[in-house]
Amino acid sequence: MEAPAWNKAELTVGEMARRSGVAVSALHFYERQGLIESRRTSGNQRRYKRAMLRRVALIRVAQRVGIPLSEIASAMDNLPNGRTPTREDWEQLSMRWRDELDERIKRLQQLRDDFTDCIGCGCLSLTCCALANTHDQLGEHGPGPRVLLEDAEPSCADT
Amino acid sequence: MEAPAWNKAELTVGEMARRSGVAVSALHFYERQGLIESRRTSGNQRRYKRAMLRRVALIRVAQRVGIPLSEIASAMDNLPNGRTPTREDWEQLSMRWRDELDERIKRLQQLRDDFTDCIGCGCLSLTCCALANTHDQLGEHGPGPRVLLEDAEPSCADT
DNA sequence: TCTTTACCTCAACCAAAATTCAGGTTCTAC
DNA sequence: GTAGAACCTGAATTTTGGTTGAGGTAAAGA
Repeated sequence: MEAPAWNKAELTVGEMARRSGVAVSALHFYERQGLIESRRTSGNQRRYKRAMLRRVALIRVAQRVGIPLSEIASAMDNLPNGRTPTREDWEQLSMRWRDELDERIKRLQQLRDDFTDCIGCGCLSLTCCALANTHDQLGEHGPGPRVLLEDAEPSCADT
Repeated sequence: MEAPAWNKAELTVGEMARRSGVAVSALHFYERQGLIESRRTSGNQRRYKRAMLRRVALIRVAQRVGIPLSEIASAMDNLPNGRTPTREDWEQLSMRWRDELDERIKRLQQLRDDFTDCIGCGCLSLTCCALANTHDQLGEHGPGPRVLLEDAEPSCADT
């Protein structure tokens, strides 16, 4: 009888997909992007070391934090001591990403506070409403507003 | 002498762009998506009511919260009392979006807590690590992991 | 009037993160 | 030994939120 999946030394791409919750096509994609690696069997099929499973987990976590794949890749590339990520390496990455996450949370909280302030006023004035006036150029996707208001409005009520 | 920009009844697209901080091309785009409207002059140029300025502001704010344009559009379409958004309408939307924002913040905070817990352990086990096991299927972009772990790993240390 | 700036449309393109599809190979099981 | 599942590659397609460019019209100022 064959060893149970959790005990195999190597995993097929399908097993990786099932166990990581990531589609096979995504695993192919990650490999093309250099995020994970595999050896090939004589029949050209992928075989993954179990460690790759953890790596995929880390990738998904980083993505949830909002790190783009390219950054994840370069973070992984910059792992010290030649390519075999130790537990300390994971910790380093985790701490860095947690800090980024903290930043994101802070920005969103600021935004929410502005919302709360604004709801009573409802003005959304481009010149006096904190909500409309982006303190932070987060630029989550695409180049955001340029904020180049030249002529000011006379008052909040005018808007 | 012409009236100052802040006092005009209607704005050209360029004025809208300058005052809202959004590129002209983006305004065109929003209009194609049905997010804003304009009348046309005899020469086929856009003229916006001042209210559109506030609307653009609301769009940008909603985007910062993470609401996709399509949802913003449908929220605007569903405004009650026939298409002229009152201050109450804005408040309604603001409150809804603030709630969504709250949700997002909570999810991120949960994630950060998991990070903090995990950094000491560093395991990222797919079965026992809170970090790797996505509580929330946030699906921020693209269809996320399916989370369909069939065969369990025996222990955390095994991963 | 003439020049410059602003505006128009339509089409093509960009980036990220994948998915889907076509056409073919390899394993596994009965 | 053959069916069917799983795998392979490469190219095309998807979605979101726009930008860029070409080719042409409109309006404003000296």
